[in-house]
Amino acid sequence: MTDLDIAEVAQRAGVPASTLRFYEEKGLIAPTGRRGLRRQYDPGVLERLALIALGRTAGFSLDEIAHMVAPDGPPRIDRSMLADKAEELDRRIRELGVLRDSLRHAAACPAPSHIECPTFRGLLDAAASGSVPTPRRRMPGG
Amino acid sequence: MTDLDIAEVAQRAGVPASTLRFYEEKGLIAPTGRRGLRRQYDPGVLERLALIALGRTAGFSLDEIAHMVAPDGPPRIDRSMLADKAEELDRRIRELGVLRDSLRHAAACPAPSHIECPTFRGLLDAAASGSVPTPRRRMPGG
DNA sequence: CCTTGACCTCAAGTCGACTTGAAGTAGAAC
DNA sequence: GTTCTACTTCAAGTCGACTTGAGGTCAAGG
Repeated sequence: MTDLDIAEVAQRAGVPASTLRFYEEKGLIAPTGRRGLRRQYDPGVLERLALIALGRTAGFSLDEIAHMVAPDGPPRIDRSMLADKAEELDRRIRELGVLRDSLRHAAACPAPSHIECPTFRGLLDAAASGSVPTPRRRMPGG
Repeated sequence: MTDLDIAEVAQRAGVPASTLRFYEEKGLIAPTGRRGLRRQYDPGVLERLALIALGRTAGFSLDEIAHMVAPDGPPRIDRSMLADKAEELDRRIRELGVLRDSLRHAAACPAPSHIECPTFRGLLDAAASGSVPTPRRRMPGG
């Protein structure tokens, strides 16, 4: 068997073993079996873990990911869900772009105090009016 | 006095009153005084709240913001800190851009399963290698 | 055979930013 | 003067994704 020890999976996937147990509890991954008490993993779990990591960085919650990546069988990922997430990312990217530019301006702005800088004030107004949303839940892009 | 009631501040700032009390406890804002038990606020608190909101969307923690926005006196914001945050945002924006494009491709990709799509596999490898970081702490951009 | 130490389980803790709930108070309308 | 109700305090709860700690097990090396 080329089955992997939990420590090896952890090391190769770049996550602590505790995370692997946690993911198992959540139904995201599963060992092929046990040797004594110890979990043995098929190397394919690494790909699954990569997929999970990818889902996380795209802003999916573990619960959402659990729906796409059942521990048995191949991942089934709804393409429209991907498209939706891409849209969401795109919106967030544009917001962040505005924010970045404004921060840059404020950093370089010669006004004695930021409060007196028109750009900064514009930002404040935008923030106050809610057009630049504050991150509530963990989203890719806050 | 044109002082404001907590309810009015809450409504105008678009946050619940509980948040205002919480911010006060954190040293982010302060009422000018009390009428009976009730907090009275200077209208300037709205600007301060806008600044706090802005800081949050830029990815600063409340503790960081507390350092910039002392409840007394004008905000003192380090320009290099702004520049650093802008840089950080910029990096995150680029990462998210790659991710968005890849998601779009995967959504449109004709490969029967995502696992067989080269672009998707490329993403997986990137996620696995850590070049597309998973949001650990709440960052603007995850 | 015995020790070692990596693994195991399960419950509880952490972190940040708030929210919620119970119990109390006081300004204002009647 | 009574009632109404928006406010008050303080402690505890929530959410997501894990981590940590105590106490137990067992395969492998000496």
